[in-house]
Amino acid sequence: MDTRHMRYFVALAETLHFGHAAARMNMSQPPFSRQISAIEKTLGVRLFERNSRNVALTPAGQHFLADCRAVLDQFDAACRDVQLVACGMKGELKLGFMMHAAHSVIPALVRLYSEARPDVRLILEERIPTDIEEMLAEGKLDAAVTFGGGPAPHLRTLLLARDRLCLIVPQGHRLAGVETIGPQSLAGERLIAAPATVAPTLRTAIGLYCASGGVTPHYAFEPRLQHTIIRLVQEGLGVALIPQSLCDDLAEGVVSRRLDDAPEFDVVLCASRAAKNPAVPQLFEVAGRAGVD
Amino acid sequence: MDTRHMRYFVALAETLHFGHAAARMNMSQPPFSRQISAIEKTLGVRLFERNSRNVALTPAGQHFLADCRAVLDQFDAACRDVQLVACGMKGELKLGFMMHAAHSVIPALVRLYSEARPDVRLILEERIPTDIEEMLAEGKLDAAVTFGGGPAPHLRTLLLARDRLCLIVPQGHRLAGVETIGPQSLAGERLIAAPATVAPTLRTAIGLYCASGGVTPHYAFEPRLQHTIIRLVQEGLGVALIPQSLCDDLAEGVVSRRLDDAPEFDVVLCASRAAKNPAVPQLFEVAGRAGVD
DNA sequence: TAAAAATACTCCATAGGTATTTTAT
DNA sequence: ATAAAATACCTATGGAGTATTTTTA
Repeated sequence: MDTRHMRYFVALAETLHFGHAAARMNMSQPPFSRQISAIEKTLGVRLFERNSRNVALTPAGQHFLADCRAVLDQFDAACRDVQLVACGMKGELKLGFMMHAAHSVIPALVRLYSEARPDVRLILEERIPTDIEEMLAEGKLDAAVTFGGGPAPHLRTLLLARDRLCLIVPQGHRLAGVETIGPQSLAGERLIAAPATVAPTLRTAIGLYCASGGVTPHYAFEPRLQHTIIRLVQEGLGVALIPQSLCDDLAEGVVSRRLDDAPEFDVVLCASRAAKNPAVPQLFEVAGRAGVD
Repeated sequence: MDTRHMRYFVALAETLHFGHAAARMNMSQPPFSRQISAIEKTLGVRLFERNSRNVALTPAGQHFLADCRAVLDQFDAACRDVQLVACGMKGELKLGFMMHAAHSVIPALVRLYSEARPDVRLILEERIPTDIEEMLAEGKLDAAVTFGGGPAPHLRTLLLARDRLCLIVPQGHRLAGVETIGPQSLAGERLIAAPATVAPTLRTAIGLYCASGGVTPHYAFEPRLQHTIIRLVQEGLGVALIPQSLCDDLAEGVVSRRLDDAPEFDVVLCASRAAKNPAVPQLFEVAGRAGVD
């Protein structure tokens, strides 16, 4: 018993005429008749009441017809879908992103890609940059939006946006009113920043910026999440250097200030070059078409 | 592409080893390898990443595996179910019954049969006896519970119960208190009965009963439904002879009385001998095992 | 009698077997 | 060096074709 047999059965059930059904199957009547008999024999069930003048479905045949149609539809869909998956038109794509990308490039990227590939289920995973790197390497993510800049030979990357650091201080802080803020301005300040194990790119940028003014940074707190950093600044526990894109709608009591020669960094889309998910190249294509903004 | 190929694919996807998968399919490795290649070639999709040391599913293969399992399950279920339908263990059974059977034998019969054949969907059709006869002949009903007694060479019948006619009168009617009621007692009464076109068995029995007392019946109203008849008696519009089984819980204002030599009739399960629904014989079997009550 | 399903037989495409080679660790 | 997948070649099952017979309205 096979799908071909089911197709023969459905053809006969729909035409109720051996000759016509055989023609529909592009074959002659005798082998077609034999196949129908063979089906009935292997199933052990009479599917048609027939003589040389009439062909009719038995109740069992009626039931089987509905089942066969469902099976054949599902079978054909499976064969079609696997091709769509293979060319990235269907399937799943696990996209990681660091939290601050949610405020900048992720919304537009997700919208664009979902419109271009509506049958690919986008699974979004918000993680800290170091975890993203690890998950990409392990294949637990197909692609990710994170900081660029580091040497990444095993990664394919695409620049999505450039961002810069920006200072946030509590309302009423001595720096809240100062015109020009440079690295020297940070001398003596209690800094709040994510640890190097979480966001090495930011941390390095902050360190280099301080060093460029001859300042040795004093880290008062080192929370993992940028939201937490902002919250601590709000409480007056220190100042912080955070991505510009997070400064747009700050909470009450927090003030953002531009920095002179603010460190800049790339936000990139990246994926392991070893990644085999065929949806990945298309994500790069869509992201590339959209252009850097 | 066929279900056999899908089984090969699933075997390899589950073992990730050509030799073991081939063994599971009761064949040797070389033709098995060739089949896998053939599948990939016809689909135009690489399903496995492999070398002489490792076998792994591609993302397309992952997706295809889930689809194949679903297809194969449905395929196997279809082949199994058609056999169950053919032996009456599954499917549908359209059972007609005249209204008054709902008060006597139908509940027990339906319960017994549903317990014996839980996978057969019982479709109950309540109809007047003449319609039941017609629908049985046309094959619109597989079986029915109706009056027996008539000559029915094309029907297979099984006696389910015997019933008798019984008089109902409005409260306060002159016959409400009379001890012995015979056919003569009906002289001059306005009778209410279903027309012969609806329930010939009952109608004939009523006519014969009156005639046995030399009474010519006067039919005041001829509604189609027994419920309507009872309602009209309740309104004082006449008296009626109805099946005993309908007299158990009469509405307020209606009184039932036994009849001397009350006409009796059979309630039978019947089905066309030409009926091909394999569930029918089993219905008779269940009904027979339950016995006549 | 005629239309259509079943049977008889022939042929070939393809699934499967055995022996062997290639490949990667 | 070895385990395992790929390749080469052979065999045979069974699906399809043509010619014919049987059946029934």
